[in-house]
Amino acid sequence: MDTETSPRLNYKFWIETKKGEGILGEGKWKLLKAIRDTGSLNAAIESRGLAYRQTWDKLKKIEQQLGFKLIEKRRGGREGGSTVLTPKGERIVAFFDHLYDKAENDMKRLFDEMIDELEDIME
Amino acid sequence: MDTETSPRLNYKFWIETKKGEGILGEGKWKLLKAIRDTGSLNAAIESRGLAYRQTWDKLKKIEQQLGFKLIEKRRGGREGGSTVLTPKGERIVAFFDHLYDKAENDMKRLFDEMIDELEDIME
DNA sequence: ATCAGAAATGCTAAGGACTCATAACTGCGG
DNA sequence: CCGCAGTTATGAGTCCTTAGCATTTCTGAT
Repeated sequence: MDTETSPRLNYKFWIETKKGEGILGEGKWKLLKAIRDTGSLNAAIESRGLAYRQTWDKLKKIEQQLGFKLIEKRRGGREGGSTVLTPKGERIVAFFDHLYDKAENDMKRLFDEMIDELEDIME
Repeated sequence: MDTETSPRLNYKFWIETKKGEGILGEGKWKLLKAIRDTGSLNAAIESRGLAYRQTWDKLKKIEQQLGFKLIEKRRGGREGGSTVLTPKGERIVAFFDHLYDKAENDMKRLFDEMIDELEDIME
């Protein structure tokens, strides 16, 4: 049985510029996966509970920072439009897949090693 | 010599509630260290380039979330006042020291393993 | 030509962050 | 015992970023 207050540890990876300005992390990684899965920016955004306006702006900024396109957007057609990942977009998704996959074991072990010290502090 | 665009990877740890609400991370860890070093909340905040108002509010919120005090503040006296870490505050600092210390090697290795794939994407 | 529905963008409201100002506190020197 | 010093504590206005809504634009398919 858990204590009422049982804080836990978490971690996060992201890509940043040389100056430490964040470019792309977990949020966009998952968004890109949703775009890949749905074929639609709109649907992807809805599925992740995000706002279209800001997400669109953020994606634009990210692509500017990276210097290449992550997604290929098309307007018109029977379905109104569609969005697919560019090859580099696919590779970014794969990159984060690999990164988090490789990190998982280390993180589990690390947190296991540390959790006692933490819970000890929390009582 | 570096390429003009050379993004890098970074990582971060934090303590969160069971529901995933962030409680305390790198920023406050460093602030606590500065408090410990200076003996003054005011001086610590200035040394880290933060704003007193928000920092004070944030610390208050953190202590509420944790259920115990991280710092012991005193007003008055020749020096006007002072702030020191509580024993638990000290232990939180030590905890993050240990956490980042232990993680460093794994992270270095992981990022080394992944950096080629990343730079390959970036060209 | 029309339609459908997603992409794209402008505008306003809301909320949070930042700044400044000022009060409150109290150990210590005199 | 009184006042000083300077830090802690808090209120309030301003600014700025973000959220939310409304509307327009686009174009392949029918």
